[in-house]
Order: sequence, then structure tokens, then C-alpha cells
Amino acid sequence: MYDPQALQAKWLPRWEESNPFAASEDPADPRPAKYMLDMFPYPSGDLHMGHGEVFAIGDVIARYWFQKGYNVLHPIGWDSFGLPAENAAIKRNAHPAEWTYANIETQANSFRRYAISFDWSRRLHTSDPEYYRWNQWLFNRFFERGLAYRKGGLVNWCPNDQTVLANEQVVQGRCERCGAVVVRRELTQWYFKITDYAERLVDDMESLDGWPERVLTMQRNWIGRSTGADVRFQIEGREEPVTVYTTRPDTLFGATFFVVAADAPLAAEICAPAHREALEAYRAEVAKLTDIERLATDKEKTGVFLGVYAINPVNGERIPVWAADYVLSDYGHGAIMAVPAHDQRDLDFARKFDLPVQVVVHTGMADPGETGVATPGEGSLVNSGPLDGLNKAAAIAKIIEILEERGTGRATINYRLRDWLLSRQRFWGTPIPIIHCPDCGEVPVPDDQLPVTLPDLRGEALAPKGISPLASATDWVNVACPKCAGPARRDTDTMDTFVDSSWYFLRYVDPAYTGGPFDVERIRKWGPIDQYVGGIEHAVLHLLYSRFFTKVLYDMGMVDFTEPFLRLLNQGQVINRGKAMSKSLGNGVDLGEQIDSFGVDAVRLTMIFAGPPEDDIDWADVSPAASQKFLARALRVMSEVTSPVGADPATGDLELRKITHRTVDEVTRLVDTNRFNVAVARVMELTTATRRAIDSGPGAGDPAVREAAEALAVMLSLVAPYAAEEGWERLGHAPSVALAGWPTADPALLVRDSVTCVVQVAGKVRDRLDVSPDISDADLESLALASEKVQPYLSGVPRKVIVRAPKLVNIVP
RNA sequence: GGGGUUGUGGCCCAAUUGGCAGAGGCACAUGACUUAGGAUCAUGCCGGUGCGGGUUCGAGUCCCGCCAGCCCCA
Repeated sequence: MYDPQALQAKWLPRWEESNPFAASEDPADPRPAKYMLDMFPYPSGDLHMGHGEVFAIGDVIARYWFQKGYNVLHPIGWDSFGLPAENAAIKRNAHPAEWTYANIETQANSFRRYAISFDWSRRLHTSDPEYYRWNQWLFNRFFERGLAYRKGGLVNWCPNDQTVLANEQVVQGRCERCGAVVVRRELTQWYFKITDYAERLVDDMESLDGWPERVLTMQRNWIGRSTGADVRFQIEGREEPVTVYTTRPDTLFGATFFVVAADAPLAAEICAPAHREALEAYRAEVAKLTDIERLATDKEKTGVFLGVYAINPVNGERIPVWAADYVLSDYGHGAIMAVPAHDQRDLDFARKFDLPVQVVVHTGMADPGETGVATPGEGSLVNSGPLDGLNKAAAIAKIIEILEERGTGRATINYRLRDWLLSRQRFWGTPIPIIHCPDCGEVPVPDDQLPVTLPDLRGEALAPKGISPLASATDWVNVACPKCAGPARRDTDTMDTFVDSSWYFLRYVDPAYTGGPFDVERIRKWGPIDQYVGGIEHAVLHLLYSRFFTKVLYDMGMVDFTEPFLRLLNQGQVINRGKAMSKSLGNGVDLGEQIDSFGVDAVRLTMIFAGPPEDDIDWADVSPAASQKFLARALRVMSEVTSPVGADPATGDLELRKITHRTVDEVTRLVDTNRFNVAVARVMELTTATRRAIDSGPGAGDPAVREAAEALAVMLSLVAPYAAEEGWERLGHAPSVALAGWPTADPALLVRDSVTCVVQVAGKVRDRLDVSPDISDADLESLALASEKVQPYLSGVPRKVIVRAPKLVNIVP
């Protein structure tokens, strides 16, 4: 009777004929605009269970907005540059485009079957030259503004992927993509100056009240704003003082030694000749270590004395200068003042090398020099001259005043955020549109010569060799300088694919636009995105970069908003038997197979009904078969209605009408607040109520039954479009139910003529009264006190009576 | 180690934000229909909310301390 595959075969072609979910660009369209966006997929094979969940969730929201009468933009595209395509191409001796575009077609077909309400006319792929041309155009704008620049330095290198990585792409010392342990290399690379926007990236988070708190926290931690001071230390024998950054300038009197990052150029520069050999040996050791090893707090501290002394600017004390690996060359200035009494790492180091420990904050804890436990907490200052007796805040203010007076320091804000390293030594990405000319230097490819397309390389030519495969395409590399026409070479690196995804949501307003990366007029209408749905794994990658791009584009006058995503929903993972699905565990569940077995609607319903969207779904705990049964039940109810289309519901059964309208009211609120699983539960209840009305109530011909069934069809259409469409047709309507309009609850049918009031005595329920919903406190109290069931528990006048009309009376005897 | 978050029937999950702990589903049991039932319809079943304290007339909900899981940062 319920054959989901037959319904799919019946309805899909009909929907395909039109583009029913096309967003209207007609300025006369009176509907308010809404922009619903799912994070676009990477085309690695077919859609998987995770896609099934995200897109089911996003589609509920988009379809709800369609039903509510908004002009909805719900586009789809592909994040189609990236390493897997390249690796596949090497393996098959093919071009990455072949694998990529074949997978895109596969996914597009799966999306169609999965019945997501996309506007297919706006489809884009980031690997199309028409798209990445605009990456290059934007790069040129960033370059002009000084926001794209090249510099040398230590960078993160993934030995497996054979390319550099941005800091954000190193997670716990490992490559975010492949998990290989990242090493440090000295290389010249391109960067985006995201640090210029650090302050705004933090401050603007205030306005992101539609974002999950944990994502905001992660971004705040990542940007890592701290307030402290820069303090200038003279190094004996060096003209220029060395600046250190500290968050605890109040402990300056407790600085007993000075540490320079072993791999910082400064270490080699200031090292006394007698210690040079030791330093070189040490640096060689450190170079072998990964960042994970370097920063592990339980690691034995190592370091070498450099044979020179620094002068503490506040008390003139000579303190020894050491090189160590626990100081990183790219944090602050690559050097620190060490205050062992109040910092555990400094203390560990001091104890290892017998350096003095000077307590300057009296915290009430035992002496760190004795216990080996540093006391980082607050207290009153001691042994600190003018700071003695002050608390932390006052001491910081005072010391900064002193430092500024003497010109040896100042208050500073420091960020942990580093500039975004964007060049990659791989093929399948956007070529960096720079030409290196021996005379003119770095020359951007003129806008009218964009795009710089990729040379035609395939198979073995793409194999990673530590430099970009583009370098081997000599015809491509050697060009005339756009400025002086002399011989020059193209930059052979490609852009991080996170550049592609930093602005794709703007391009959707007109993916064929040729006047710029996006139509600035149209984006005024659609932007910013009302709801963004995607995985938590992008909390500090894509989402941070997109926010940065949006702010730059705002400064360029191209968008009129400073934050791209008003509301963010991070769906959970689909797991199986308590664990992430993986080949090695053999617990994978295939989306296509689930759909073949249970139908699209049942799979979508299972995803939505399983729990709150943010929670993980354990596929072993849910039942697509049960979802299928429910859909059959709902469809039967819709099929059994015998009253004619247009039957006046006002003449129908009042009890069922009340249930229908109450359900509509509740489901509306639930969908508005993303509580889709509860909304489904309410729809199930309405289905049961309608079933009963048909079987043992007013019967299938009652207009209220039609009203209920129609509401059911529309509400169900958010989750189960095929069954809803079929039901809608059986109810005598023309397609499509998707655009039928959201039902509205009649307030008159929401009022209850009586409610149950609970009467408690000392918190225990002793009676229930049927009362009018607008009963007064006084009436209710006397009614409750008069109750026969309550009397036995009372002795005399109660001490207190709490009345919460009309629902509760609590008598304290 | 620091921060965040979660903990409710056998299982997945609700609970108007301080007011009757139970909506929905799974599983299980019983009955009806039936040639048959793994279909359908109906009925039923089980817990006092991780543990310990506190605030309150009243705590799943708020506060404090522990335990466990998950996620970030070290």
C-alpha cells in the first residue's frame, strides 16, 4: 500500500519539470527575502549519512520558510578544489577534473532524489575557471590593500600531503586533513593579514547571538586576545633592546632569567662565541621535535645558556639569557621574561637549571622554590619596590605607568591569532595570480587577464614532490612581466581551498555574474545569510575565514553587513553503535542503501526525529523502519478523507479541530526554535487523533478530518516531501504541497474551556479540579480548600497557601 | 591542569524555563481483525531525573561539591 520507491518514481520527474524552489529576483515580488544555506559539500564520492542529516535539517528550515511565504534563496554548489581529487588523479593517471566532476554529478543526482528544495539554477563549482577567476580578482584586491603579502619564516609542513598548512589547519600538532604529524620548515609563503582584523573578529562576536556559545568560545580562544605589556630589556652587548610580551607585568620584579626561542634568529645573534657550539647542537635537537612534543607540559625542560645577560628595566638586575624550546618563536616577540615563582613552565626550567626563584606575589600558598608548584594566582605584591602591597590590577596599572615614564615599556594587546598562510604546493586549486619579475618584483596579473587557468597536468605530473606541480609546466610558468614585458615567472603555488569557501555564499546571488565576484546590488537584498547549517568541525576554520572576508569586503564597500551568518546551527554526527563510522571498524552505513530499503522520506524522517539537531545520531538506536510505518499510517489517513475539497471546517467536529489547531500552533513554535524532533512528535499525535476521528469519531466525511489531514500534509512536507505530495493529491489538490502555505492556528480554537488544577498539600498532589482557565486566585483558593479530598490532610488554618491560577494550588498546613 | 557541555523508563528522547515527571518513537506484552501476519487497529507495561548537599511552599530545571561521557584549550 505504501510504496516509497513508487512515490519517488512518480513525483520526482514532475518536480524536475519546473524549478519549484527558484528564488525570485523580481523586484516587484512582495515576499520578504530569506537566505538559507547549507555548508556546500566536497565531492568525495556519493553523499554519505552525514550529508543526509545536514541537508535534511537545512531542508526543513528552507521548506518551512517557503510555506510561510518567504522568497527563499536555498542554493547548492560544490567545494570542488582539493587534495583527494589530486590523489585520485595520480592513482588513475587521470586529470583531477574527471574524478571531481563525475562525483559532482553523482552527488547532484542523489540530492535530487533526496528532494532537497534547492534552486538548481544557481549551482556553482569552485573549480570552474568562472569561479576561481574571482578568487584571483579578490587576491589582487587584498594585495593592493596590503592584506596579501609574502614573507619567509617557519611554517607548518605536512609531510604526507607535501604542502604547507595554515595554523588553523594544524590540530593538536597534526594535519587537520590527513592526521600526519606536522613539522616546521623555513619557507617563503603567501599570507592574508587576518591579524589586522583580530580585534573586530573578537568584538563583532557580541552581535552573533544566533550562534552556539561553544563556537563563539572556540573562536575567542583561537584569536586569543590578551592584555598585558611589552617590556624592553637591554641585552648586554646589543644596541637595540629586546621586547618581550607578558600578561603579567606585575611580576616583573620576579624575573630571574630571560628565555629566547631556540629557533628564533635572535638566539643565534646574541649568543656569546663560547656558547655558540652548544646552541647549534641544541637547535639541531629542537628542529627534530614536533610542536606537540615541544609544548607537552610533562616534557623535561631543555635549554642552553647563551653566555649573555639581560638587564631588568625596573631594578637593573642582570639576569642570564637562555635559549629554550618551550618558548615559541612566533608568539609575541619570540622571547619572554621568566618569572619562575609564578609560572609553572618557568619554574620547571629554573629547577632543572638551578636558577633563582624570587616570590613577588604573596598568595598564601607555600613557597614555589620549595614545593616546585608555581603560584599563578592573585595576591599582594612583595619584594617589588614601588608595587609592594598592591593587588594584581593595581600593580599592573602602576608598573605600566612606571615603564611608560621611563620609555621601557607600554600596555599592549596581544593576539594568539597568526596571519593566514594561504599558499599551497599542490595542483588542484586556484593559481596565485602573481608574476615574479627580476626587475619589478611581485606583479599581480592584471584583472583583464584573469583567470590564470591551471595548466593541463595529469597523472604522475601531479605527484607531490615538495614544490608545486605547477613549477614543472615550463610553458605555463615562463611569461612576460605585465609591467616591463621582460622575462618573468608565474607564482607556482595555489591557494588554500578555504579561500574558495570564504565567499561562495555571496556568489550564489548570481553565479554567472561577470562584473565581479558577485552582484553587489543583489547581495544587498539577500545578505546576510539568515540561517547557516553545517558541521562543528569548521568552528575555527571556514567560519573564521568567512567572517574575515566579509569584513574586508565591507571595508571595500561591496557588502553592507559585517557578519555573514546571522544564525548558525551545527548538526551532530551520524554514528553507528557508539562510534564514528569507518572502514576499519566496518560499521559504515550507506545512505543510498538506506534510501533503497526505506525510501527517502523515511530516512529523512529518521534523521529529523532522532533527537535535537545538535546531538549525534546513533543509527543503531533509531529505526527507519518505524519511520516508514508512520509515513504509511499518515498517508492512509490522508487517503481516507471523503469530504470534498473546500468543505467548511467550521461545520466539523470541534474536538478534532482543537487538536489540529493546537498542533499547528505548537509545531510552528517548535520549528521556529529548531526543535524539529518534537515537532515531528506532535505531527504523529495529530495523525493518531485523526485516525481515531475516522475510526471511532465523526468519521471520514467530517470536514474537521479534512482540515486535520490537510494540515498534516503541509507539516509533513517539510520532512517527507514525497508522502506529503501524494497525500495532498489524494486529498484532491493539485501539486505542489510544498507551496500550499503554512496553516494558521485559529486563536479561538486554542482556548481551553477548562483546565486541570492540581491541589497539593505540602507538595503532594491530593486532588485535581476542573476549573475555568481565567479563574481568579481567590476563587481557586477557596475551591481548593473546600475540596473533600484535601480536607483530611488539613488541621485548622493552613500556614500558607500558594495559588498559581489556574494550574496549581499548594497548601502548607 | 583550565574552560565548555551533557547525564530523565530496557533504548532514543519530551517536560509551557521553578509548578502533576512523560509527549512521541523503539522494544516488550495482551486483545481485535485475519487463511496467515513480521501488516493494521486498540490496550497495557516499566522510572522519580548520575551521586551528595543547599535555596524554595515546591527543584529534572537554580546554587555548591563530587562522578561519568563528549568537545575545545593547554
